Amino acid sequence: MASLGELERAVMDLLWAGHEAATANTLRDLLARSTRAENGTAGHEGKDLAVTTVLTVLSRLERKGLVERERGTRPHRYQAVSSREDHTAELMHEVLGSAPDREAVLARFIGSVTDTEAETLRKLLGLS
Amino acid sequence: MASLGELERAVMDLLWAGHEAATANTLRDLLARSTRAENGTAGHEGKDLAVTTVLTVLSRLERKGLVERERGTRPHRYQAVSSREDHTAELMHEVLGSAPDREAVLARFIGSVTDTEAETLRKLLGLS
DNA sequence: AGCTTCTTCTACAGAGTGTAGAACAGTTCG
DNA sequence: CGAACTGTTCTACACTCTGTAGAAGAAGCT
Repeated sequence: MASLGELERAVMDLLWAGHEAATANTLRDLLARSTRAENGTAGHEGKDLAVTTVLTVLSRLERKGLVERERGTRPHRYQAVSSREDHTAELMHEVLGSAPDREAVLARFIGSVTDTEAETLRKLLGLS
Repeated sequence: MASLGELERAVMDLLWAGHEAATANTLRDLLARSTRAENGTAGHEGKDLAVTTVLTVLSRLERKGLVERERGTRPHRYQAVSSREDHTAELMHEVLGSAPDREAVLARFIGSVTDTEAETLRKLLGLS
């Protein structure tokens, strides 16, 4: 129930980045801008999406429970239901839970974590 | 690059469960059996798949790099490239890496891990 | 009421997956 | 060797998901 398409992902990234609730139009502009930023120099034709496209994607994200919209204001405003960190952590749990032997998975997982991350984990686990 | 369909998943589960390399036919039988086991009592019609179906799925899994086949033996034998634990741990890393602030994600992740798991982690990290 | 701005509906093309027949290849037995 | 069998590869089709957007409907502004 988790995977996102490329555009869906891009929209979520924007919603997660600027924490404010945004309108479809704003998002459309931001998407155009970031696409332009990606391929080189300037003046590129830049892939401007139709607003309806963005709205469709937002609806789908809402259906998936990742996005919430204020229906009161006239241009509806959309925002992520949970922070990117929460969402990602939840996903990790989902993945972890997909294997019968969770402890064994954790062992492998820890085995290939960076030193900094290991340190973070020690701190987090040391308390409690 | 990760997500599996339902049948693909079922096949991987079988390959991961019985560690031996298996033929398409064997897998077909195992699949029939486990489907039968799922819905209630007995005698159910049990969803026997065609062997070609299983073979198609195996090819796709091979293309995805999850399965390896011995082409030498006449009925080809298939086996998982990596253990379920390794695979799952790798997936977890992929998910973790999809967020910019990995440390923050780890914090949330640890926050909702079971006590037993926390204990395992402490051991693995050399606390306690 | 008429124009403008948003939103919802409907549609379609392309990828991924489940499902399997048809065609082709390698073994085996008479 | 050639027929019968067993196994593999090709081709195909239906369904779902995603990207993409026009057409049609609803709301607000003057």
